[in-house]
Amino acid sequence: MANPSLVLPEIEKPGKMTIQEYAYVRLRHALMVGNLAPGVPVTIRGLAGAMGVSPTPVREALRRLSSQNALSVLENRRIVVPSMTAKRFNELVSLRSAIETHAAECALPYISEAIIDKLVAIDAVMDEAVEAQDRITLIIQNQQFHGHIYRSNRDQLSMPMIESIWLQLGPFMHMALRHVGTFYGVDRHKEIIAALRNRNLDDLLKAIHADIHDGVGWLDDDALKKILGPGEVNSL
Amino acid sequence: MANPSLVLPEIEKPGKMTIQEYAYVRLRHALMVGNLAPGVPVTIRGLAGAMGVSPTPVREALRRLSSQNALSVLENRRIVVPSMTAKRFNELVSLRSAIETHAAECALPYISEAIIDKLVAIDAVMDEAVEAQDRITLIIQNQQFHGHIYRSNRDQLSMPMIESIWLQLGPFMHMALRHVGTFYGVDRHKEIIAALRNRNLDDLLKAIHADIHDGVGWLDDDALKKILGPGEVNSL
DNA sequence: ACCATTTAAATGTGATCACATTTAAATAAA
DNA sequence: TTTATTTAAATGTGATCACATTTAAATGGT
Repeated sequence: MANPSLVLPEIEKPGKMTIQEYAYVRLRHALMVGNLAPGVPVTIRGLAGAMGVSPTPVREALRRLSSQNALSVLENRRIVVPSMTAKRFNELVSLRSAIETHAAECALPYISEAIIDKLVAIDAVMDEAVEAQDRITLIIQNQQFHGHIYRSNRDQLSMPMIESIWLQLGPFMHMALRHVGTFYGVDRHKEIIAALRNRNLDDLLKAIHADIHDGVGWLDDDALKKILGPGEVNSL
Repeated sequence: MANPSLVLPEIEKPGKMTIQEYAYVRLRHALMVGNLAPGVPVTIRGLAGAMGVSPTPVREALRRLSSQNALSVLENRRIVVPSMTAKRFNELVSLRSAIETHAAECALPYISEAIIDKLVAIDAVMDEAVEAQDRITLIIQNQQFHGHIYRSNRDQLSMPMIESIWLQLGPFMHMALRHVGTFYGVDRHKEIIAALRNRNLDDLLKAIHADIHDGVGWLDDDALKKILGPGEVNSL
């Protein structure tokens, strides 16, 4: 086998789904949950072999992911998982905050009680995941939580960009999984829900901003510095 | 020929460039300058024929564009240029403003005199283009102007998202080309340059916001309503 | 042992073909 | 003329192959 170390989490493939789409969602999921470390090379034949499909659909999936900046294409035309730096990490968090606060503002008028109930349910699942130290569930459900807010505006155009950022942050979680200390000192999601209940825009934006920036707190500052090197980690 | 109406602006292809990349940039350019109208179907074989290449690289180019939301994939798996609505248009402009102001803020510390000089030069080219009613040059140079600001921060991550928005706005320009009244009542670019000179963040953000929103003024309000139908055009 | 050169393997790219599904056209029935 | 039904064309999808380039391994000389 070309790249024996390359194992992707299994995913069920609905019969209707094209192989190209399957390759995309499977690789996407692997990136999202931090299954592929920054810097790892991703070859067409390697993936095709790992998933038991031909190279053609894999190539299309790779084009999609690299167009979303989830993968980067080198000058050699080789494809790798982008590597993380402190600078890039901070830019990512800052950009995420800018777009998600905008998305939240556009979504607020569409927030219903049903949506809030759903958010409460998701938050409960997350609390259980914290207890069980189930980090993958935590990542997925956190994205569900945020996405459920923004998508309540059905004409939302920012969601694809937000997902692009999550995808770029994903591989870094791989490292986070090993350096995590405490989870969520303060639960910002509770604050977000409260702001939504009160239809208070200012509080909502502040809570989301805080959630995203402390949410760096998947790992504490020490861990961040340990991983990314000293300096400028919290220089926003 | 499958789709005789499909003609793309010619583009020179550097020998080093892959065919897939060539198909991408050529189709991208066509979308950017409004050469493809909203709703137009885009077939693989049609494009391959129009560009004299095989279907394979075209498919990859289409995946890239659809991943950037420049094209939309229907349930039939057919691909079309997304259609525009007043709601979508407003969301697009609003999102563009949110991201570009953020990008400008991140770029401000990196603005040098050389960059400002370049912006002045681009602006001069645009003035000529206004005089000559050369709308395509105007579109391209306007993007150059904005892009040159944001890219001065070399670690910029928002540029791909901004380009995605430009790409989504592009096809609408096709219609704009026929309904345009006056160009640029007030030249916001001059204000942007002034703010950059003074390193004044507030003025910069206000000028960019204004530029993007009046810049709707590629067409005046009447034209916008005529094209998109009545109501909610300026409901931001 | 170390480094340059050569050889082999791996990789991205693009064209072609076969197949299933969908869309459009043509034909037949009312 | 209009509406079903049938037939043909068009389209997306995925596998395979050949080719050029790049990367890794092997070889040979110092």
